[in-house]
Amino acid sequence: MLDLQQVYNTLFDYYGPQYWWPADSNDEIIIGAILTQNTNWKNVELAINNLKNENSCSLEDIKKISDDLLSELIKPSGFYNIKCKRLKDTASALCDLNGVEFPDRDLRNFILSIKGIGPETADSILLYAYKKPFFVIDAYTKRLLNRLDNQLNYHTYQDYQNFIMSHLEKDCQLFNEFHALIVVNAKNACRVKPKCNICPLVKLCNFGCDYESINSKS
DNA sequence: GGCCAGGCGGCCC
DNA sequence: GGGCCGCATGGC
Repeated sequence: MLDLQQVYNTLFDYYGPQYWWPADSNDEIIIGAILTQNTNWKNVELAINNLKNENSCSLEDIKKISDDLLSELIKPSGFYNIKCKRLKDTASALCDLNGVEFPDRDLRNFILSIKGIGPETADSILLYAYKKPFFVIDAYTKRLLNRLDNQLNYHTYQDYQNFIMSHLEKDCQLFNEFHALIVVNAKNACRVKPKCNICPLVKLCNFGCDYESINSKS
């Protein structure tokens, strides 16, 4: 039986705290969450630096600047026309909230109702900017879970999220750190082409590649 | 020079 | 509900 708390403890002991999300403000987290959709984080950094150089890295700034300038500044992150619209729509919707408090579920549904904000982007915003305990499911998380337990047969985003959230304390700091550690480990070891010989989770994982045989070859 | 990245919505069936 | 497509740049 997969013990998620043990998985977390192992990752934390190995990599240490990750201090996520990498950003200077909550608005920058929200902007980064949209810009990183299907995009390498390095490219997002180039776009965010452009916004900062124009003093335009807040939601109020995003509302004010022209579509043409915004598209130009975020160009390095790719999909810049569609992301320009998504940033504008999101800035407008979230600024309108103006500090009004909702139950967490209602806030999530509101954010999800913004066109261009799907479940992963919404949960990234909720967890890292609004400090609400929703676990972020991304491609890395799905890959890790499927490898850790090859009996899992989950398909939808909600399948994965329900599984994780029903097996852990609903704690923002835990969700924050765990997701960050999953990403770091996915880039380091649990890649598309896995490097199980350097993975701290290898003894907890029933992925098809055999740890002993990999070790003996290296 | 090809492949891919921390998704999403619009289609189609 | 699932599968495919367009959206685009820069790093490797």
